[in-house]
Amino acid sequence: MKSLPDKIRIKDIARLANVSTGTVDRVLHNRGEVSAKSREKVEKVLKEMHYQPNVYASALASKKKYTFATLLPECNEGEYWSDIKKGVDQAAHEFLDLNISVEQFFFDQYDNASFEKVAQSVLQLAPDAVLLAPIFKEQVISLATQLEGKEIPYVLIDSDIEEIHPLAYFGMNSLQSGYLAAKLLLSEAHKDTEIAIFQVYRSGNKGSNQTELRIKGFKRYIEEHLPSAKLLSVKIYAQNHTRNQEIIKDFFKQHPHIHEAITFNSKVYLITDYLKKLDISGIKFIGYDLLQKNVEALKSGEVNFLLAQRPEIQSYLGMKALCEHKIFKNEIKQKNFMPIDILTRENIDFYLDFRAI
Amino acid sequence: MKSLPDKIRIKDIARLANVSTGTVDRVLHNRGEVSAKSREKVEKVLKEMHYQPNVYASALASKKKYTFATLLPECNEGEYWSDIKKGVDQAAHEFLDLNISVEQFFFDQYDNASFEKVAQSVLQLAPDAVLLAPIFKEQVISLATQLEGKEIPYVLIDSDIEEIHPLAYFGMNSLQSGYLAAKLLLSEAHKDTEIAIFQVYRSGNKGSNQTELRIKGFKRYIEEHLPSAKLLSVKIYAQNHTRNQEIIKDFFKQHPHIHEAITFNSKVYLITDYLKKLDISGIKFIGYDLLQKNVEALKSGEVNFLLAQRPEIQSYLGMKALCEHKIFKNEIKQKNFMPIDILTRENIDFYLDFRAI
DNA sequence: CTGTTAGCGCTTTCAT
DNA sequence: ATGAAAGCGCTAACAG
Repeated sequence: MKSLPDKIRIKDIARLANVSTGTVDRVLHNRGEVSAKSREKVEKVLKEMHYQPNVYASALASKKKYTFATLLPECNEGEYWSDIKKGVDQAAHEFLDLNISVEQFFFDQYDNASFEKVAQSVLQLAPDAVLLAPIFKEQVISLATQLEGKEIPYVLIDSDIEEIHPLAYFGMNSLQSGYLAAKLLLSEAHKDTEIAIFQVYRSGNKGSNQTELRIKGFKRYIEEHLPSAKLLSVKIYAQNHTRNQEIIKDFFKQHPHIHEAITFNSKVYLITDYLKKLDISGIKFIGYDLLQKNVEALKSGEVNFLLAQRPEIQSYLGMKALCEHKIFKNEIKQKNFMPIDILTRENIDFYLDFRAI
Repeated sequence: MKSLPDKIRIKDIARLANVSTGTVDRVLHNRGEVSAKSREKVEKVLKEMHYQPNVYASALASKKKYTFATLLPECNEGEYWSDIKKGVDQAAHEFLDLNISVEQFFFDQYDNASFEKVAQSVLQLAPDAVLLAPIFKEQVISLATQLEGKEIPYVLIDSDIEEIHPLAYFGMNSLQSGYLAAKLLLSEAHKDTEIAIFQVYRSGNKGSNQTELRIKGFKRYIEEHLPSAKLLSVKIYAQNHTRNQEIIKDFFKQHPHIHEAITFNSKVYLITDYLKKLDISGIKFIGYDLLQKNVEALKSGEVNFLLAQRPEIQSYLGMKALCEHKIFKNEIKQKNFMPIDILTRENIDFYLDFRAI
């Protein structure tokens, strides 16, 4: 049971400090010249009264206009990046009344030239803040350097790059997610078990940093807990279906004792589709990300676990961080790791139904 | 790349509909008398222009004062209900500028008379909305009936009651969480395995509805997948420690083949503490809820999985729903099931570090 | 360096 | 039934 103190206003502070509201506003925002004496008086009263600005009034009165830019892969509905876009859209919607307009730029995730081109447009726009997915390391470093030169803050989502200085990073800890994947897949495995690793390639996409880290984490678990287990890599090229089917068929003919399998990018559904066609079953399988097709595979039991996070939260929080930084001048935490969510056919529906933002 | 349409205001609507802003406001809020003709014109323009009110201006101008009440178990830091309270506090903080004051009432979760007493105080306060945890079914039904009589909306959190008509429910689907617990515990178990179920009782607390549902879900999985498995219940009374240790020791002497165990309330740490003292290990163990002591047991490997949700989100969303309903007159979804989060020693830290609200 | 003042978009009261 | 106008708390331009 608590009673709220009547909220105190700038006007109250001004009266108590024997100054005008204008002066209070100036010390609140470090704007304009204020005499040391006035500043002191005001700051004292501010602290004593625990002044908290009315965010609604503040937002309403502020005349500043901001432009935020986002730089993300283009994609179709149901794919990973479309969820990321949803978070951006949601943030953009909430930002409207804060006089923030959001310009979304898209590039082809399999073509670094397209990224470079779009990066140019972003620089030309000279936005007040930028959100980007650092798919192409080299090109991102170049863009980041230029943004830093212009003192435009930017946040990274989905994967991280060490060499640059973003305002913040929002994404998963890939290494640990690989480690967890191994634990879930192998905690009850036979010590000499044979594990299949399916790697799905696509031209133009030379295995992301994220995937590498997941594999590293996966192998670390195996070194620690199952040093005599055997890892068998199977490489698949997304384009050639009949060929792939052959590869997989041969693989299982040669290795009939495989009971565990994993895919480190988000294409696990591709593999389980082949397995279904080839009538291969009884394999414990783990994959990543909640693509619609992956979810179907999870629900039908072809995949046992999906490791994921809510992509839309990553981007939403990234946008919010930019907003907090630029508009409300709040401190932003630099490394923001998403929880690693474990999904099974038993909890996936609640996960998907839940509106997290 | 999209450009935002300049936001249209009530003033614009008024001009386009040839009425005054007052009239527009009247139709927007179904307040006061408006001629059918005016109403029509305004509604037409409203729709055409996709009018979205400026929430900041609206909040600022509104003079209405609201009081929300919460009715929750009292508890100490680190316990389950302290997280619930955190969500309430967070919401209360955000509501300040909306002229909503939150009065928190607490009762003793092991004493239904204390609930009745506090319920009286709530009714006397006659708040505009209520959030409550329905621990004592009978007493809650009585309170709910009176609230419904006064047309005071209320939301239920944590567990649900069928007989009453809350504005909304926020909590876990207990049945499914029991089913999932069984799956995680037993998916690779031997078909004749013996499973220990530890039930921790406390005087005054006669096994909650929630616990019953979890057990029901757990048993359903076993019927479906392991019909010949044996379930062995062990009853423990929280108060008598030396006695309990004896009980557990005897139990494992009589049943040396137990490899899986579960606790359905949040006291799994109690049991693993006994096991540690008795030097019993190698048991796969699942529990519920992120009490600090449970987290410790998870991290040390004594517990393999914890099933949980973020309690503070439940209460935060519950409060938000009341707010959306009373202030913004939005539709509220009635059943809101939380995701069932699966925690292991590998993902718990990211889960705990993540600021979800 | 400081005080005054005109709004921001919306709600609400008061005349008409 | 409707319009005009005051004012919510804050920002920012302006005058001094």
